[in-house]
Amino acid sequence: MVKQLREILKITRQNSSARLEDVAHHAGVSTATVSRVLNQPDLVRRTLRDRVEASINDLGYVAHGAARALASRRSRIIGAIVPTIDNAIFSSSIQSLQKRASEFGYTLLLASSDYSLDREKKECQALLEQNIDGLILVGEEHDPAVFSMLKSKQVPYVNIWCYNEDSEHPNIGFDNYLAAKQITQYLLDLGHRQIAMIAGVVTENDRASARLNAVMDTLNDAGLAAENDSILQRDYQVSSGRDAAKQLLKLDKQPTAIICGNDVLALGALFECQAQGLKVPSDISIVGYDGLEIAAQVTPALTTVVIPSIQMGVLAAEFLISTINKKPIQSKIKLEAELAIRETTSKPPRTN
Amino acid sequence: MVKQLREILKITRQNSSARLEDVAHHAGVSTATVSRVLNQPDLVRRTLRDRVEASINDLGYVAHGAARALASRRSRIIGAIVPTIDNAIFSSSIQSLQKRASEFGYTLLLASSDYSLDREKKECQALLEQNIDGLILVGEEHDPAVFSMLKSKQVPYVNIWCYNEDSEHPNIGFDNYLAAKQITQYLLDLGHRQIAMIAGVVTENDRASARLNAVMDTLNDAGLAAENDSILQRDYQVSSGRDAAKQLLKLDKQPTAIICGNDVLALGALFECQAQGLKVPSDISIVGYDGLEIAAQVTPALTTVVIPSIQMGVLAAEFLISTINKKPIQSKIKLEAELAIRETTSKPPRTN
DNA sequence: CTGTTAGCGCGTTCAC
DNA sequence: GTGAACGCGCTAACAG
Repeated sequence: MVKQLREILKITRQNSSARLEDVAHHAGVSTATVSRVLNQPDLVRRTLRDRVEASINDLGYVAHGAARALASRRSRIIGAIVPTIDNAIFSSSIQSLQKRASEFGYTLLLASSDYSLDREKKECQALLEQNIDGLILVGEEHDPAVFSMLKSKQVPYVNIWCYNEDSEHPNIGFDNYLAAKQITQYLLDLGHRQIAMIAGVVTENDRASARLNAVMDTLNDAGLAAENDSILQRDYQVSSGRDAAKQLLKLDKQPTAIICGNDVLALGALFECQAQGLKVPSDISIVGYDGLEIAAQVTPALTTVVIPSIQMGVLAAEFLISTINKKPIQSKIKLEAELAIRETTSKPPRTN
Repeated sequence: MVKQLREILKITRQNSSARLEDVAHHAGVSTATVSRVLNQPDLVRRTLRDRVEASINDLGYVAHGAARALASRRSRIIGAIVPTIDNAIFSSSIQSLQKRASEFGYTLLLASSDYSLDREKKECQALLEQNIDGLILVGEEHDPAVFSMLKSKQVPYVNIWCYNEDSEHPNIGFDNYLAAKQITQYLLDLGHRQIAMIAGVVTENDRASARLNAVMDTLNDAGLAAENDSILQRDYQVSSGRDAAKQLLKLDKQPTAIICGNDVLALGALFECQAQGLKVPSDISIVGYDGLEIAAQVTPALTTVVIPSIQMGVLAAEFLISTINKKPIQSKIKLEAELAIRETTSKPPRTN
């Protein structure tokens, strides 16, 4: 009624932009035809299609996603919740995820949990309210409510940054525990016996926990009781790494090697050692975890575990979009995290 | 008709989740009341409100954003297009932006342009199709089509990372040129005369251009003709900084100071100098730009320009949300970028 | 304060 | 191959 009035009176809809119907009028076809050229161009005769496309251009028509989502029950949006965006290793994953999704015509709705499962749950609900077609989660530990919401909304999801073939949830990632074990063993093999660790904060963080546990287990297996004051936990900041290293260097039994839960902490430890005039690796060895670009470039180059951050983003996007389109796809993908032996590790100093 | 059938036959909508109408039935009220409880709770009597809220909980109701957006003409989504997410300084801005937006009940649709204005335009269109309520852009140089689309859709936007009081567009940022000028002058004042630069890639990047121009202008004003082979451009990677520094150190007239367009390049330069056994700053001074956390922690600590990345994210979110809600708010905010004099700068070596 | 109802803009049967 | 018409789930007048 109102709509007719508007047209009869030729009240141009100056306030709002062109709709599908406007394009249809302009091209002298029905809205159905315009919709087809947009979504299933093959079903429309060439000449008509060209005419419609011209009108779309002329009017500067931009589809109305909400209306489209309402009618088609697909939003073309995928969501991702990461602990924090402000962390180089996640942002590299996010970047690749976003680019890959964009190639498929999907946009990325991004949220962060601040390493809190409760916030993660809330952000999940917020994303679900925006009718995301799929969701990417980091790690395998989540509030049960997250999974039940996802299930009742029938939204496909995938856990990245972890690999667990026994999980009931799709996951794309690597074995956090194994790689940490390997790098610890490497230090042991070099002859280190005084090994300290600066772990990431393990609270509600299964990746940090796995890394810490792996180190502890490996040390224990080697008959080295890990002492409390040589195992520290710090948040993800270079300054925290420095601070922790400072504390470790004051210990009576100074460590000959420091294992860090991530590269940022490792860089902090390295800088602190350098500031104190210690030679790395001849005085002390340092290893990180993540494989940031800078880790390979710092002097001396950091020995670390390189994780497939970019690949996880790409594969997660592909998994979700395939699943959304009901195309079968492998729901568990194991990627490799590789030990990169560089210049911050060597045999322990003789004096020990 | 179909809807009535479904209800008459008591076919439970098991495939889909609860709708507003289901909640209304469950609570024995009209859909309008439920909608009010959700959007303007004050308008509903206490007892009724409680009843409705209980039903919402019982049914696990989650609002349908697309439907809400269609009816209310508000999506509660704001968009942002950054050159790349995978860049610590942007991700810190994005993180603060996302958090602030989330506090207001808004979610963040994120896209990246890869430093291409053409891609930026395409991503802008994609975001507009998702009916974003506001958009954040980095820099002041954009395809005219971006602004015209924004205008025709009446979507508020703001340019961050730049400040220009004469711009016709809202902007929140700092003066890229000025700070670069200051840091160059600082080096000049220390006595440096052989000053090289490793700039960021300036193509379609007004921030990198401004920084480069500021350095060149300042050097020229000081009577130092900037030579071509001491001004390099490199992409945003530590390895590129190393590579460029390597090249500069081979020059006949070795620079006594290197100005870098950003901290990542500066760290690369620093690491290369260290690898070559040069003492920083006694042999050579290095300055960066951005103020990454690591710049303050590296040994020696990097002299740089600290830019208000977090603040820009927060203020941009606030600006957009105020504007969306038709609350007047200052559309140009000048923030300060501060010179942080640290340990990578000193007088040039005497031998020169 | 609460209910009724008419669209929001589009995709999608179903006839033609 | 194309058009008409319905309804996706919700908000926003407007009554009452």
